[in-house]
Amino acid sequence: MARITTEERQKIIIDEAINIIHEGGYESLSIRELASKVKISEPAIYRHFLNKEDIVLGVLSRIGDFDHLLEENIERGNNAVEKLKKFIYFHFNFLQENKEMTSILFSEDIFNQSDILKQKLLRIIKYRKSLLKNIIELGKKENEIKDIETNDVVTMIIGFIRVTILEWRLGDFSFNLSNKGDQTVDAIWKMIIR
Amino acid sequence: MARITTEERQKIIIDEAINIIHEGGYESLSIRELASKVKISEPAIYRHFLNKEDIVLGVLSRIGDFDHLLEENIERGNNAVEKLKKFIYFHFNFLQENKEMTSILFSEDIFNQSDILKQKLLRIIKYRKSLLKNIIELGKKENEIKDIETNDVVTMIIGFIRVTILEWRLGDFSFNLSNKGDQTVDAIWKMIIR
DNA sequence: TTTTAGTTAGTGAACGATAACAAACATAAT
DNA sequence: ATTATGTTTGTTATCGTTCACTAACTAAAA
Repeated sequence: MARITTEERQKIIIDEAINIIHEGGYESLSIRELASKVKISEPAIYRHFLNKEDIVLGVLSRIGDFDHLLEENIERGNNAVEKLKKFIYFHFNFLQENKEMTSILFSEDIFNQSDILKQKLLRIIKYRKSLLKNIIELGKKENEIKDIETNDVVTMIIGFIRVTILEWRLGDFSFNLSNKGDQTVDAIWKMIIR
Repeated sequence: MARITTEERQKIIIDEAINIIHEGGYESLSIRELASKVKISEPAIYRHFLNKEDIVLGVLSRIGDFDHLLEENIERGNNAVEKLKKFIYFHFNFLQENKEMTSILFSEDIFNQSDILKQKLLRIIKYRKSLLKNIIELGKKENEIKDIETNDVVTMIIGFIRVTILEWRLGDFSFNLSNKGDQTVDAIWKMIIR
């Protein structure tokens, strides 16, 4: 019967939910398959989560964990250039080692599901933008970054990262994303440096 | 009974499929709801399409129509700057008038469905990239664009447009996208101009 | 002994798809 | 002009499967 604590089980369930979404997209996430992968019965899932939405909320909270690590990482940079480098490298290195998170980190398929999920997603996006915004404004104070609207720079960088990762995913992760870090930083820097 | 030709019916069905995806995401597209919206019976749908995948293929072919119009539009530009402007304006103006196409034009949720759909989507992305690539290389020949890898400039511009449209959609289309054209062109231009 | 993490069995609703049949239409022979 | 024949576009009824979720019970741990 393999009884373990709710906390442990919840973690396993969410890990497996992320894997399922990674492999077949959000619409392939069913309680049946989830239970089968976790090797417990369907009703046992409901011992640990209220309903499916509750599980998806758990999945989305992993993005919060990512953002937290990202923020810690950025703080170790001493100036805007270093911080921006860390912002980009952290994305690429993390996803190279956690490919299954690509489908989660940039999944807007989920936001159609319910208002609660949509609000959670909006907050996540807003937060990630604010991290970048601070870096760009610091760079402007340091007189390193060109006079372009901060919001536009933020949009550009987030877009660049998104498309790079999307293409990586569509191409079945065939190139090494970590190695793209230098090239990406270089290209972005050329575009915004004063 | 309202009998009409297959061609007309197919168009109506795909229009309605796009609306359903627009309103509830891809996973809300069911043959039942589709039939109900089109006001024919479920089996009648199968008189005009082989199966659900066939319908989605029809939906995706609308992207091809968009890209065709886009290309015609670009050709009317006399130099790289004009062509790039037209590329961006066309996206924004078209989507302002056809909001339901946002969910289609940038829908990667669909690519998980089947290999055929994934291949179709990859070809679409590749084609749209090649359009931009030509513009950027022209701009380099005209000595207007900075020495940044063409691929990186393409990635940046596509990313910028994507994120702008994504935020527009997440914010329930509350701002006027057409009006963002000038600002976007200006920002992108500052980033890549020599 | 009480609480907690599991089970088996089953609910109603929705899914994509099909069989069987009917009415509308097109065409060609009478 | 009318009728016969085949095709196309529709219908109703229903298929098997899967969906999220629950009631009732059981075994393990505290």
